[in-house]
Amino acid sequence: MANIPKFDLRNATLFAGINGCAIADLLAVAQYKAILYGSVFFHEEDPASSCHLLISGHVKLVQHNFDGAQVVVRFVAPGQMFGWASVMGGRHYPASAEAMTDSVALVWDNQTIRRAVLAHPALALNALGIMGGRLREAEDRLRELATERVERRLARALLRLAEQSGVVTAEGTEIAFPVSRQILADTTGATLHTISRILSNWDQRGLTGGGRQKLLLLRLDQIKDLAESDDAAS
Amino acid sequence: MANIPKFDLRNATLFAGINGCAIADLLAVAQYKAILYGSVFFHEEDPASSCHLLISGHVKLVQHNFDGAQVVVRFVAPGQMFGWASVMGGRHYPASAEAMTDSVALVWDNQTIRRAVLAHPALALNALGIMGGRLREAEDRLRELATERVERRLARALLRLAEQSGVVTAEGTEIAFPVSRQILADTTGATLHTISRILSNWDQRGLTGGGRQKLLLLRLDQIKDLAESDDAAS
DNA sequence: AGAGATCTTTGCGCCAACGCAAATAGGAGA
DNA sequence: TCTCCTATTTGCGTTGGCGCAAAGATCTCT
Repeated sequence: MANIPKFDLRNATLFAGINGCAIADLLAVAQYKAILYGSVFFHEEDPASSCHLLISGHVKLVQHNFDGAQVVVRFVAPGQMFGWASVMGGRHYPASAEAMTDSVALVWDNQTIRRAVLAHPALALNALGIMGGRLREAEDRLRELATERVERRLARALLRLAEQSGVVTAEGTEIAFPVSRQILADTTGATLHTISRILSNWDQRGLTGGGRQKLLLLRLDQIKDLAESDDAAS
Repeated sequence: MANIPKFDLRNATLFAGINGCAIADLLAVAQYKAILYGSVFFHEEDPASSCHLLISGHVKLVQHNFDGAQVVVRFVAPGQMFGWASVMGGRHYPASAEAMTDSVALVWDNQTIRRAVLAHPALALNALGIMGGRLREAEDRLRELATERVERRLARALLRLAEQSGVVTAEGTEIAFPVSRQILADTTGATLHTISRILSNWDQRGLTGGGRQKLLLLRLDQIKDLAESDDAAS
């Protein structure tokens, strides 16, 4: 695991508007945890004992169906918290947190984080704000899944990825971690095959590009059209 | 609007473990809002200005698609908060809150609730716990919508309804508010027709009963089977 | 009791997306 | 460079569930 650019913690949403001393207090009691590509911070159904803040790398939160199907609940970018919802009352993590690139996270245990919230109520407000955002996003995806068809769901998923983890290059916007068709299928609630079909079509139309495990968004404007209005032509 | 049984606020999850004085403080600054069946506490896209706690009645939170489709995000039972996620950071309500029976709620405005959280950090912990639960439920439903088919989703929806708002009678478990096929469709991400087909089948098999706008669950055990294992026979 | 409105059931055709299967392509390691 | 392994593409048959449509049911209001 080489030098990975580290996230400046003062920019984490959780710490917005919190005074430096309080942050320092929290950092002092945090544990660092570094894992390699493909390993996990925690498994679904592990007892939920800690709260994580991603410093570098990229993580996906996945739920597994009892008959094997996988669903990507969320992608985690540096600066974001994960695996904490359950710390506040749940007993198990609701999903597994798997690293899609080598990753480092700060980890606080249950008790510590509860004490910190009690000691710094502003932290609690921030946390509530973040949770609210998560909830809204989940509900939006619920609506999409219930009412929209695959092509549009995929367009939305790509736009979210671009916003959260897009790197603008000369060619277009590239997603900062390996993106397979399979994972896009797990994100949109579709099959590998359907996603592949749609993406090869988009590739031909020049909307997207990139090869194996690589996703390049060339025409964000047109992808936005697909995500919102009725598709013009196939 | 006749006499409706009022919920004892000390039993609200939000207030668990909070001392009586703090609760009294909060109640002192709360507004009561009563609305009739069919009207709304707030509309989707209204500026999110207040936080609600349902005292009596039943409310549904619905999101509307731009082409008319409706999705039920959540059913609210007495004692539960709603329309607050957005108060913590959002600008608009993410869904409309429509009364399914005459309903009464306590309402706090944005500033008040923020002050209360800052003054009583234990309240913040409770709130975080509740939000975490909501988030987990939303993520579970995401997984269901992505991987399960309508019949099973319906079974799960009915079980959730039974748990949250079921009234056990001599005949079976009855849902405490009017339940149309349409609203079940909006809850499961299916169409009215598909739901109707499934339910008439279940009615014939003796799993469910009840007529227009009325839902009676007769065989919870068998419904649970449908919700989990593979369906044995159609 | 009758009229109208709303909710529910049911039939039928259709299509988006799945599931299976087999071919192709790109990377990693020896 | 060759081999193995994993990712991707593409064809083809199948189907769950949608969409349209029309016929009952049940409730409400006059």
